[in-house]
Amino acid sequence: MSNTTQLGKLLILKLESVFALTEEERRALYDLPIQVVTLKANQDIVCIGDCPLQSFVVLKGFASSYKLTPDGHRQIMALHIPGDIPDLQTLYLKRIDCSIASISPCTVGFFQVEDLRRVCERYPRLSAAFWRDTLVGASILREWVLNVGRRDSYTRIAHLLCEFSVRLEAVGLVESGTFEFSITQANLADATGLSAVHMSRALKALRSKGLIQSRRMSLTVPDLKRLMEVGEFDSHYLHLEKSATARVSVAAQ
Amino acid sequence: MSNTTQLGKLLILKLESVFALTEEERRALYDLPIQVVTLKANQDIVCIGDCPLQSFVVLKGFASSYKLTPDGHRQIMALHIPGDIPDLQTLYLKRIDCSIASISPCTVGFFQVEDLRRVCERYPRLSAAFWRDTLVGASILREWVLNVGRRDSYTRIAHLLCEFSVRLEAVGLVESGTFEFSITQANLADATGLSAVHMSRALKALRSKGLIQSRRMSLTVPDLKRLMEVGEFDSHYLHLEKSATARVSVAAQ
DNA sequence: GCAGTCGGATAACGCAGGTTATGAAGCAAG
DNA sequence: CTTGCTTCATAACCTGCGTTATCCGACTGC
Repeated sequence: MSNTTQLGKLLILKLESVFALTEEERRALYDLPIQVVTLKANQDIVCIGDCPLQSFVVLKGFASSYKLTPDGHRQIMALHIPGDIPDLQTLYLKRIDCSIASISPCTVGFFQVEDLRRVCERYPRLSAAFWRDTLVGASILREWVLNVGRRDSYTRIAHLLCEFSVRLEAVGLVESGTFEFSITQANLADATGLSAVHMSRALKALRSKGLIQSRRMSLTVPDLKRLMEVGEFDSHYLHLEKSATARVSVAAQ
Repeated sequence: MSNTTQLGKLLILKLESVFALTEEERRALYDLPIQVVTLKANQDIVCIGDCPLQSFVVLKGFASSYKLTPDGHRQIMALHIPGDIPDLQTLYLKRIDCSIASISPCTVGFFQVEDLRRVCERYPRLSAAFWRDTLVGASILREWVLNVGRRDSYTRIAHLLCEFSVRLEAVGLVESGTFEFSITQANLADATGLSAVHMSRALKALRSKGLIQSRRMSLTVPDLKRLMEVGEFDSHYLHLEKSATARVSVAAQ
């Protein structure tokens, strides 16, 4: 599989889960020239304040958007999985307002923002699809505010794991409850606004209740429904369509 | 001033702070039929799970997006000020993922989502402007996650007040450090993920250090720069343009 | 006028989760 | 095999903030 079609496949998989693309639109995405780069864990991809001319899509592994407080505390405000374009905002905002880093070994595909902008101008339905994507991103952020602001640590972590699991499932990266989970407890702590020590404590509690099983680089959720109850998780905010089957109508959306 | 031009004025003020609109584009916004409604404080405007055909713009007063946990705790994830369209997402997401309520007496203007969708299809630059707006909203949400996740109460509240002040200033609602502030401490607590009691304590501390002065329904920040230092506030994430003067270039954005 | 309601202040007490420290297991590089 | 680094686990201790409760003043409606 060529690099180009790798990009195309992921993006199209995601966009078509909402509505069907025409052959021409699909072509336009496939033809976006991209440059594939492999990264180790915990490497910055873009930094807060940058005004990049490139943007990127996650192809493999995980990335995070984060900010630091002056005293060095870190908060992760989004986890990015394969198929995500973490800095889509670059399309209309010059300056990046948070840093983005790999949090596991991962490969990303860079493309010129200008190229994507051209595609969006040419194909309004693609533009709409990407816009929809940023709206879903905002919805996820709202849920994160609730998660960090009002749920206790146990519930909070369960919720995060549910979200992660459901989003991975949507792009076909979960096999009978098990998925790659090469994310350190320190990163999970930064994603939930907790300390690493307490993350360790809480994960132990989740483990001992049989809600999760963690092996080396993978995590399995034996009973997602139960974890969802613990995590007060309701997937509506992810705005996933009922079926993964491509749908025809766009206007109805 | 007619209701229609009220809507137009606010929206155009906001959009033109980023780039100049053509006469035709301005017309299209002015001509959006709207229905003006006056609300008391703490009234729901849309509820989580709704699939509204209408959307609205805040004309006067303040609104909030919020969610509840099963045990009744409330988290506000966004404060909306005049000129904001809190549920712009309705344009591309069928189902609303959070409730939106007035948090002060306020007046809002309802319009048909279908009408706005048509305007966006017809005028791609307006579409881009609104898209940009949702991106800024997402950026504000990211900062909220940081605020709630990693800052202590004192800093956190100072940051919130800075954001509020700067955003109000951008739409001309601040007069020499003073602005309308008809928001209860309970609502502020819900916005910061704190308890109302602690909000009271922390506001007292801010008052006693001379960082804020609260009168009846208004708040004044005598030295915004100092409050910004306390709140670790850096306005970049608001993506306000340097000058309020309309700019010509859109492509460059 | 009075009653009822709401917002705010403050005090007393408790606990969830932060901090610091230490040790062990896994892994990479030499 | 050894050194060094990273991740994770766990214990001891501490504190920022939540909870509950009470009181007061302002406003609204009658």
